[in-house]
Amino acid sequence: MTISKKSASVHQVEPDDKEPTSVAGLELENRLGYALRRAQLTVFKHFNEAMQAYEIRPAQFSSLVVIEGYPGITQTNLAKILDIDPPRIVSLINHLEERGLALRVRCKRDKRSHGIFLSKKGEALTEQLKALAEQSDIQATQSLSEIERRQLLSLLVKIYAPDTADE
Amino acid sequence: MTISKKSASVHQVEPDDKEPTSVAGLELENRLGYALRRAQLTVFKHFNEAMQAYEIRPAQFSSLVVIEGYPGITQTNLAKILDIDPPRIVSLINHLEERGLALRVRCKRDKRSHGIFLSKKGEALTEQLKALAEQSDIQATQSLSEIERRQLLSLLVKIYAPDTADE
DNA sequence: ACTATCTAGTTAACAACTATAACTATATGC
DNA sequence: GCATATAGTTATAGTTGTTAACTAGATAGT
Repeated sequence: MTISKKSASVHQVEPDDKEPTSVAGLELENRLGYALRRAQLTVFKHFNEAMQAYEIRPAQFSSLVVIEGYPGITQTNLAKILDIDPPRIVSLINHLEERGLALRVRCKRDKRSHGIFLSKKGEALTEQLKALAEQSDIQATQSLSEIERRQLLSLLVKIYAPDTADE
Repeated sequence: MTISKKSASVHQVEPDDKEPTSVAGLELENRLGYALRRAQLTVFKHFNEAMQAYEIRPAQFSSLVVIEGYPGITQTNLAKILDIDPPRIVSLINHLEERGLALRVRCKRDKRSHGIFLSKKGEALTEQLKALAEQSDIQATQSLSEIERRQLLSLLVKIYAPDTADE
């Protein structure tokens, strides 16, 4: 089936019958955006497989963990923390509420805002999911040592939250 | 405006009036998928700003660089390399062709397939964009040293292409 | 109290991206 | 020459991300 191994030759004028299979050697290999996206897709694929049985998507998982950590958080604050637009939060919480994992509590002092809490069921599930997510991370990064994994994590935090990166 | 600094207290039954602003301290901070996504969004934001004047989106940039490296590559192979579905390649190449940056050449041996080439204009633009992308990467990761940036890149390659990671 | 302005949440509309199925034209193997 | 496979394309639908606009309640000034 495979016709030939890739050769490094370049600058030809005829359609190419070789089968290059990676970006190795191209400038693309040095671009952080590209590498981040590809790595993210890899890790997300594992995550989604792990969560498939629970029908939990990445944004839902993140929300559950944040609500668990900040019970009574308002939707606005949740949106800020996760850097998600407020309209997206609405359907996210709707979904969690429909499944009986979270609930909105109208705030007495400011009747416009809702505090979000996990139900007992939501708390229990979140505990499970956190363990699952950790396993998924490890599986997705088999090619990394534990030290490298931690290194990677700390470099990533420096990028997306340079202020909070362990000082 | 700001009401109060976040306190670490948790497990309350009333809506929270504190304003947590990050995932610091939460389990989420240790999840690779989350960190990768947030970091990717950060880097992409810079990239998109840099490319805005040229109306080039990330996938288009990647395509240009791969076509430059493998002139005459078929759409199928381009799809494989970038891990994009074939239908998506079609509109991508259409767009590049409409802008006079790339062109399809029907392959003589296999009249089903097209070799894709950059036009002179496409080549010139790609050179410009590559330099721009590098600058954008650096700007997006000001909080990293050059060594850390290279470290990060190599860790990411290990994840998404464990076989080709510099052996 | 009365009005204007602000904010939290929501709804709706829309663009962008992803994934799938099906169609065409060639090509290949028996 | 017939059945099957492949490259590219088109069409379609589901998901996400983005923006604008609406409602209910809050706040400040007069």
